[in-house]
Amino acid sequence: MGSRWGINRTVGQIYALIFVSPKPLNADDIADALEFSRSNVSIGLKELQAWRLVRLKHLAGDRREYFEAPSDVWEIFKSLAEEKRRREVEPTLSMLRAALVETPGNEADAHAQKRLQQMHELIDLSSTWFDDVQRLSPETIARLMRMGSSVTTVLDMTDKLKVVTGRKTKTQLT
Amino acid sequence: MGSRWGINRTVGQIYALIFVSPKPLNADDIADALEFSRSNVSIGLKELQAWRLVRLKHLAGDRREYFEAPSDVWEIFKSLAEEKRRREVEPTLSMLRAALVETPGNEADAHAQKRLQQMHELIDLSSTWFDDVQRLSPETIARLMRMGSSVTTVLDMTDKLKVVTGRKTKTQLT
DNA sequence: TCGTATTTTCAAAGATTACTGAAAATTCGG
DNA sequence: CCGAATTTTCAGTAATCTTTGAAAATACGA
Repeated sequence: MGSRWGINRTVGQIYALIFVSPKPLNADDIADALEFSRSNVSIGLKELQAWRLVRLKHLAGDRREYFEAPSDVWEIFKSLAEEKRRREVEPTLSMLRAALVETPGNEADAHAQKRLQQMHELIDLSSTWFDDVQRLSPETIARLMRMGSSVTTVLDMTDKLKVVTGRKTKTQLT
Repeated sequence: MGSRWGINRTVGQIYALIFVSPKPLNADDIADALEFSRSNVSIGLKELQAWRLVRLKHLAGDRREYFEAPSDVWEIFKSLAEEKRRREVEPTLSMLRAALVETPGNEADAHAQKRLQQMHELIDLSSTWFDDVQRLSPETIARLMRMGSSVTTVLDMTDKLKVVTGRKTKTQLT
């Protein structure tokens, strides 16, 4: 299923198992359930920890390490997005910026730079936006999402209000 | 760079070349520039067409097929998102739904279903939202994005307005 | 319709990535 | 500090994914 979120099949399976499990699991439980080698599970768990998709939990009277997934699905989504941003989006933006400071040698280069510039703007804007939204409470996000495109109604409304009150809002920066 | 958007390295390189090129390119141009075999380019172009990331353009007096990328970066973003949804998100949702109609055989199954249910809700909500937003004009989207988290101010405002006017808005469904 | 220019297909080779078992390293109670 | 329990590492193998060249298919002007 989610093998396209940057984690591979095996890691995905391990995560899914932890995600649906009612209680924390240790590495042997997982190797046993999925019939993977112990070492494979070890690597997978390390990766999931790097993505902050599972939490380590020590159980009293047991030396083994148990893992569980955060119970809030929004949190999962955020972790994924945040890591993806750190690992892929930021490096991409850096590369684009590096390309943009070069002096174009010819017509074609100049055109290429313009295109890269547009791409940079789009990615930068989206990721900044996401960063902002991520800080909202899950309920607020859910509410905004359920509004869907009707947020525009609200936008129109602010436009009208601005005219009436003369108040400056961030919206006017547009 | 973008090898994590579901397209592989080669295809990405081909796309990048078309993207920055000031004029449409044919398959030989590309094979030549990137030093890929002609057949590799052919496969790559087919894939890019399936993703609707490049457009076929016939040039007068030349039988060969020329390709170009849409000039609007938003359009590119939309195509990617749309295809990704069709190929990955929808199948995932179907699988989740299939799992949700099963009758849980035991305690653990029941718990697993609850988790899958949460996951389904999240994915469904996000993709419906995206679908909605996608229909807005690029300018409106850009405007919303630049507002970032300050949309909440606007949300609060509607809350107050509702009280005053007694009008029912979609927001109240929350 | 023929012949040539162009594109597509496909089996095999090549490259990359994932998985395993064995051995090494770590951890922690006693 | 010792030793058993547990985790990690790693070299070799297996599986998967990419790329290629040659041949087949297609498109099109004459």
